[in-house]
Amino acid sequence: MKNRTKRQLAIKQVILSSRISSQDELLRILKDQGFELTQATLSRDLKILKVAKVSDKELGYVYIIPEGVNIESQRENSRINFLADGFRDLQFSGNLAVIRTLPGYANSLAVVIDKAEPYEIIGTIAGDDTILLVMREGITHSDLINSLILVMPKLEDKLG
Amino acid sequence: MKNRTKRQLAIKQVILSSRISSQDELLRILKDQGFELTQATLSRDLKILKVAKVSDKELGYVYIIPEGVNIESQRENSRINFLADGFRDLQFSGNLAVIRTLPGYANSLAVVIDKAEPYEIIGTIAGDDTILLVMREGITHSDLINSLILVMPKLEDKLG
DNA sequence: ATCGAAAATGTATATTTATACAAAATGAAG
DNA sequence: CTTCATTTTGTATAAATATACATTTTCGAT
Repeated sequence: MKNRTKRQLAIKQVILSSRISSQDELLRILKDQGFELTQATLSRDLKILKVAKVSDKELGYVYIIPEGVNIESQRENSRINFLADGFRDLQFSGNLAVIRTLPGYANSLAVVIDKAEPYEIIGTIAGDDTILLVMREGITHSDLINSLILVMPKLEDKLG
Repeated sequence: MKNRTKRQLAIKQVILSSRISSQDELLRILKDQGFELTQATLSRDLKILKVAKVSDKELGYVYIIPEGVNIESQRENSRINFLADGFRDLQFSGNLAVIRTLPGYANSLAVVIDKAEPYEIIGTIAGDDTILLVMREGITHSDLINSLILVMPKLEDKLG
């Protein structure tokens, strides 16, 4: 949902930009940003986002989003970054979104999107340089953009 | 101390080679290897080694070492394991073997097989979700299966 | 061999996180 | 508007992990 996707994006941004050492601390920050949630919901969000807790000399522990294992493999991670380079544009028509890519990129990029199984997308069809995304009803264009950025943060440069 | 150093080395090796999802599980493995320690000591060791706990689709959570020595080997191992997930089936026709994969996996999986240069295979051709393997003359189907398992142990689940 | 300091570890429990179950919210269909 | 299914979230607590405090072990000095 809109709020959930937004919240998870915010969580990611806080963790990437601050040194957070407990869920309570992160919870307070999110509440300061206007989100309403409990520790249980935050715990689920951290699980979905594959946030890890690791020890730190100064703070005892910090939360990180590990590179290289964030999407199960280093190749996968660099592949996603590589694929983001092949992204050209995103256009909407009703509840359909069309991503155009450089030739040859569409299929692999579509696989990455599929694998993430974003709630916002109910179907994906890929050609050589075009991806058709079928959006779930009720999802706004912003919602979709946010979810694509969650799957592939490097797209934020092109979609933000 | 000597024992402590040995134990921490063993912990690292277990985490790099296995998918461990709780301190209790890791504790049992270490005890099986002859170490004597409690959960409290293990927790301290994990803190020192900067081991992180991150969510995982299959196991709920796994322990990883997000930075440090041998990171390339860890990445390589997880890459190969990831590709094994894309393996669908293996069929034979005479001295040809056809591996079918999930879409987009074939090329990468073929690269891994190529790189291993198994004696049993004289040629590899990859499409999007299909790999054609040309077997050397005199090689049985079992021989090929064994060599693929050597290249990618995780395939044993699917071929064994 | 003895002693004392430091390091390592165990015990017990505090703290933190994860989740079972229930409730609320949301959206589609009629 | 109502109903129903699904998703999301809260509550309560189970489970997991971290650590305060005490004990044991180790090591160096004498």
